[in-house]
Amino acid sequence: MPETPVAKPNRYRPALLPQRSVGRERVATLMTAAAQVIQERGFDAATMAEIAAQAETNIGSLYRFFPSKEVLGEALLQRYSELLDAECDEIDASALSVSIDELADLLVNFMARIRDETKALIALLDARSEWSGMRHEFRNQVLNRIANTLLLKAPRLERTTAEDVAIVLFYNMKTMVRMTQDKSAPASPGGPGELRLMNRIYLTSKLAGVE
Amino acid sequence: MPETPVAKPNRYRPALLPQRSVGRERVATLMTAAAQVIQERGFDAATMAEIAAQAETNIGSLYRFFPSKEVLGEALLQRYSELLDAECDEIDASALSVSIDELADLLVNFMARIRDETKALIALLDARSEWSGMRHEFRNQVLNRIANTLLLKAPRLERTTAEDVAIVLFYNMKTMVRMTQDKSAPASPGGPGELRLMNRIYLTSKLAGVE
Amino acid sequence: MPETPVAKPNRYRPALLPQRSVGRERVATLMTAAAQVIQERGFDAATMAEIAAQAETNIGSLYRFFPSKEVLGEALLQRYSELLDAECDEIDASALSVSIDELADLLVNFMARIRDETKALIALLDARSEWSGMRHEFRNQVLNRIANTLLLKAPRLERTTAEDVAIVLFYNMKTMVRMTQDKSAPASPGGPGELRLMNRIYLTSKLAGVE
Amino acid sequence: MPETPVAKPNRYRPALLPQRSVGRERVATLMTAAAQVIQERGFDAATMAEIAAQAETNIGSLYRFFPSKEVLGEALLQRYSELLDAECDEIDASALSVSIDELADLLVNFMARIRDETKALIALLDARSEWSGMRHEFRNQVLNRIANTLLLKAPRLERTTAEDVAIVLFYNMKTMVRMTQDKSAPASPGGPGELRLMNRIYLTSKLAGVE
DNA sequence: GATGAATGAGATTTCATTCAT
DNA sequence: CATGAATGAAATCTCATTCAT
Repeated sequence: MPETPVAKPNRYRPALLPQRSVGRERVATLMTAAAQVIQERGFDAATMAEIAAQAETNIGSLYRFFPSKEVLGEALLQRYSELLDAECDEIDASALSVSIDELADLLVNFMARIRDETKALIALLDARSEWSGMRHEFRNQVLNRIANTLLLKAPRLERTTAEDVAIVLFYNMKTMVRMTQDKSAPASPGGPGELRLMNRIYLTSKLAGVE
Repeated sequence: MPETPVAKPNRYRPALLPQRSVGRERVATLMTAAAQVIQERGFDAATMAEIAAQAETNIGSLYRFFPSKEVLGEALLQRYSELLDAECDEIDASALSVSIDELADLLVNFMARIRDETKALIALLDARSEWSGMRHEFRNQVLNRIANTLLLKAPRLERTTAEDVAIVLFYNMKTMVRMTQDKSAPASPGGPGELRLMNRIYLTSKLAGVE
Repeated sequence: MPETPVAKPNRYRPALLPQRSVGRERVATLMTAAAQVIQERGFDAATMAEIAAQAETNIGSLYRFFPSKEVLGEALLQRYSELLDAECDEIDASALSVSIDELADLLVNFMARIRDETKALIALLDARSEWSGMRHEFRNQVLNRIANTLLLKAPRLERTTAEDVAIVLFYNMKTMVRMTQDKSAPASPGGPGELRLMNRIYLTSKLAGVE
Repeated sequence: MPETPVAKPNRYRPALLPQRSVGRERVATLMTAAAQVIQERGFDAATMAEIAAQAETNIGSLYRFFPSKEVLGEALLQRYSELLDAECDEIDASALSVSIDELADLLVNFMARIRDETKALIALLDARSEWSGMRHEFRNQVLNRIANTLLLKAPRLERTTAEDVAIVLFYNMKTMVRMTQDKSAPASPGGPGELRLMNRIYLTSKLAGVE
């Protein structure tokens, strides 16, 4: 399929932040709709028209709030960023009081907990279009937070090691999402359980003794 | 990018087999070019025009041998299927004589060993376009072979367990490819090492004692 | 011309109904343009680009309202279907009060009366592309109406006979259109008159006495 | 569907008339194959490649004998012209000895008698591509012969009337072919019989009394 | 001379984006 | 400001014709 249509490049204009509550609702509706469509089709295949239709509005309105598809993608990523940040806060809060195995589970289910939209997030992260480095920022943010959580739990861990481990955990999170949410992905009933198991064993091997 | 290209799809026409040496060369060139472009852009974003250009020929020649993008994808998958099968044979041959850790490494480097084009394979497997059942076949074939290898090494393992483990290993393989070949993927110098480590620990935990 | 165009066909998308007056005008313009081009070139040879050009718009607008060439064809057929139905009503209304010869003339001029676009209709009916059953439906509808008209005029006619006669009359109608509207068709000044004559004689032979 | 591809215009070169019998056979095979394909698909939709395949040769050989599709079409028309001429000769031979009804039947079955390829002829005559006036020539030839036959049977008929009648008869012939050979054309069991009947009545009305 | 490959214009269709009402 | 229409580049795919072996 064609990489991407055409359309003139749009002048720079950030996502409109509506001041009135009607507007804020509208934006929320649009973003939810966008997440749903992107989830189903992937970012590139999702069309602005379908997103508007899903939000039961029209394309003109969509463009009023999000002056380009790219901006829409960034806005979504921004939202996920906040959600994930909150998640991280929660995990951090309990990091010391839970066992390593429990922490491992918390982490591997991390993304999967943001239900219904996680696949959209993955789709966003996997999108081919190279936007404004936002994806990198997002990833780095998550990686950083995971590394910090690890250091919280195991203060004697080296920072660089924590970062390496964080990367592996990050991929495990993505794998978990794919396994559980992508219908066409290879899966078996025992798959997620095994993944969780692997994740526990691995995390234990890294953290036990340096707590 | 638009999910669907355009233009009425081709009525059924089989892939034309080249009958002259120049044709065989062209087919080889085209497949290499396709792998390169798909590697860079992903299957959906790769355009037939760019593939032809990369092969330094024109689109007509591309379509002579591959009557549709789908057929081209399948041909590539077919090729990888054969390469992977050979890889599996080799692994199976040494499965009993190597340690579990070594086996784990063999497996996790499995795909990465098919040099230069593995990311194209991943891109193919991740493509959104839903062609025939070929992708599923391919995945099942690989999963099956991995499970068999595990059973070879650990005959007392339950078949269903072997299959669950195979899935996790399969995802680990894909992760390894992404980590090492995707420039935009999150990576750190220590990432692949950690992944390999996790894979070893996990496999050992599953196989030790049931060998 | 190639039987099949190219480009992946559209997933199901209904014909978009114009919601503004400017849209309705555009649709009307497009249909007229389509009829003109199809008239000149035939359905298969008519290109969407030329139709758009003829309507003095661009191809995107054409596709906004008619998501495929096939849908465009069906929309035209639908329109002719309605026009012909109205024609049939008129003929039926006068069937009893006119002579058989006059009825014969009414029938043979049937299509030709839908001025300016009849040849497009013929082209549509003759198109090689095999879309849905719409063409068959259309033909059956017309045949059925003609048969009914005959039975109205000659109630003692057998239904099956009426249907056979209707077919011959239908072909005569098409012949009349070709003769009078196709510049490249064989024609002579006296041709249409002779055709009308034959049609009268034939109809009289079938209806006289069973009225 | 696209009107017709592309391809550079070919320099003028008539159909190669092969001198050796091998060549003559080849040409015959090619023409038969062409007729079959054109019959099925119509002239424009018939591709040179499929014609070659049908003839179990390759496109290069096809072009050796017929330097363009147009030339191939003309060659076919030429062949039909000869066949029809022979048919006309036969009809003329018996014109005086048969009844008008019988003559009418001979004429209306005229084309249908050149079995298996008649539809190809019609397809040729209906082709959109405007070649070298050959189609006109062909039609005029047939029309002329029919008119002559009529004058043979009815010497007191006016020449212009004969020509007008010939046109109607010509269309009836085409209708007969369509009715009997086009699967998608409207037809009923009684259709051809009715057509034959109409043709008889009409011809009788024109010829009786001026024989 | 037979054969397969090369060429490339052009057809259909999609969809991001802009604009007018 | 909401809404639908307009725009047009680009993607997939076909096929007449020419060429090289």
